[in-house]
Amino acid sequence: MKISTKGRYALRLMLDIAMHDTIEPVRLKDTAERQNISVKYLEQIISALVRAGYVKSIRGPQGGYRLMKKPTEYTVGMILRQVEGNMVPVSCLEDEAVDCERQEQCVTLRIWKELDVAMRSVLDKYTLADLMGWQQEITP
Amino acid sequence: MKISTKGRYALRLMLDIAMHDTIEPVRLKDTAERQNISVKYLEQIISALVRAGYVKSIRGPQGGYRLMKKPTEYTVGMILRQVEGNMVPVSCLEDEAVDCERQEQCVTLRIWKELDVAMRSVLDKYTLADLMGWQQEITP
DNA sequence: TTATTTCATATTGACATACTAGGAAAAAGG
DNA sequence: CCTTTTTCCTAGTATGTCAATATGAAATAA
Repeated sequence: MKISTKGRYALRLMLDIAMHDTIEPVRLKDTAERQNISVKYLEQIISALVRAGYVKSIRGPQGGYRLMKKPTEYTVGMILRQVEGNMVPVSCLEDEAVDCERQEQCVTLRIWKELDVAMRSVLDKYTLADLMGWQQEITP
Repeated sequence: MKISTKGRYALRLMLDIAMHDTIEPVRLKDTAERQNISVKYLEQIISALVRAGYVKSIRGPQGGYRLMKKPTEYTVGMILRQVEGNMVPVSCLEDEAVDCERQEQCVTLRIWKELDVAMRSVLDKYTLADLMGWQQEITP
């Protein structure tokens, strides 16, 4: 019941890009240094975010990555779901789940559903913009 | 980010014992049949619950298991924590966590903390007694 | 043409998950 | 005492996931 490094790093990566979005796109090399994560691992993580259309890449020298939307438009949940998969607490709640025959009588399912709602309510409440604000409070 | 079968089965196991608590203790053989889980796997799961003092075992013929407390005294979270471990969403929040040097500047930690609170609020709100009530509504 | 960047795919080692297997220990009933 | 039924304990095993590293190709700015 843990969020993987991929998910946690993805959030820090997106925040790092958002915080350093100037005329120049953000290079993974720089993010890697600032966040203390290997470039190679970041490459893997960001590929999912590129595929999702969350960031756009510019190749070659002076290349890098840039956000496609405003920081207010990325919730934490959106980012996690791209790299972690669906983020539901039990597979019974997955869209592709074959519904099991005991589902109607399954009282534990009520718990999992409510847990799912509670998790979403947190993860979809905050956006990158919120994280940016907090970050600026700490390191002005 | 999934609850394992062990956690889910543990909850069904405890509910099954609670629902069939009569003069006779509940045998795993019967639970296994009702819940469609192997006796061997249930044995493993229940050992953690015995160790925690949640159920008491009676060996030999006419043996089985019995709850140590009233169903109202077991929250879902308590049961899950025994078999799944601490149930916090990131290891930074574990009691034994070596606190990382970036903790003070870590804005993502705020998210994880709030996620943890939200999860607890659901998992510690419901007890076995609630589950029993729901079950009885469905199959009177 | 070279250096710098992203892009794509494969490989690795460690660990976790979801079980099954085999037998020992306890105890009730005859 | 003996047999059967139950829990108890340890080990094994197949599969998968995690957390990376490694290798090299493709694009592009200067």
